[in-house]
Amino acid sequence: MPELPEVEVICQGLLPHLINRTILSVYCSGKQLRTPVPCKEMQKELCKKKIISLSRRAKYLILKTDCGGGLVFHLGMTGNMGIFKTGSVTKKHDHVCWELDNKTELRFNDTRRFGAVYFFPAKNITKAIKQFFLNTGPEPFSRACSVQYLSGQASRRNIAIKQFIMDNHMVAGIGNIYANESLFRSGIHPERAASSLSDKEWKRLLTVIRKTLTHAIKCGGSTISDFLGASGDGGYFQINFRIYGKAGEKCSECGGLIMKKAIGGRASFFCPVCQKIVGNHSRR
DNA sequence: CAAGTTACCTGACGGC
DNA sequence: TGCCGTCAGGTAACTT
Repeated sequence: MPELPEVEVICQGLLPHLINRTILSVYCSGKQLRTPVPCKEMQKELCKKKIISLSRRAKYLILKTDCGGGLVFHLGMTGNMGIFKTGSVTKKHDHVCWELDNKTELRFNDTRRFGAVYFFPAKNITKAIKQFFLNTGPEPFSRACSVQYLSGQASRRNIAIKQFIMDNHMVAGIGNIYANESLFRSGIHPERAASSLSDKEWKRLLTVIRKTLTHAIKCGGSTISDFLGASGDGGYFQINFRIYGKAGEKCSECGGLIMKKAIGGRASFFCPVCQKIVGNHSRR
């Protein structure tokens, strides 16, 4: 579910509720997420520890405590995190709870359990987290994520441009919604070979990706079915969708029919008039 | 090495 | 009413 904007919104929403709070206890449902939940380690290492930072990298959240130990979260497709009053009614699929020292608790809810919670011990945590993200591509807003970098990485890749920008090893944080929206807004067909984009097209695409993600963050993310920010309010970027989920509707630019097709196994939406396949030749 | 396939889960929805 | 197939915002381990 959550792509970069949704994770960023959750991060910003949780931040004031978590900073300088001490963890009193940790509860786990016992259900396995993508990986086993490190319940014992959290209970042993994080109780009575104070949370000193929360940040985002790609679609992950990173929490650090004053003992040096930390956690990394991934929300998978249906994951969400929020702050609730201690002892208040829990929801189905609340899998991990961290009780805090002000009668609140942080809860990790994930229906499909594609999410994950990773524990990082204090020893060498900086190195361990660096290692964890070793194969993660640059943040789309970073200087490292340049036209030169992207076109270089794509130079020998014949996969569809949509699959390429959704590959978090290439660039971090872009999922199915924002890949679809960014390509439509750039006028680039999602099935164009990644290697076939000119530097001019890469520049346009990168600019549009940054603009789209920024706009979505400002809107509080996209709420499709179950995404709610830390405040409990849904985001509203979905009212700005121009292509995602609009198969059979008219293109907002040309009035043509919006098409749907699976690309790399993921639902892809495009306007065949505004997003032409041209120059689809590999430069291998 | 690139690219395609499968697996991990639950729930909502449409067709019959 | 219910059963069944399909689909859903992600990722990584496999195979080809």
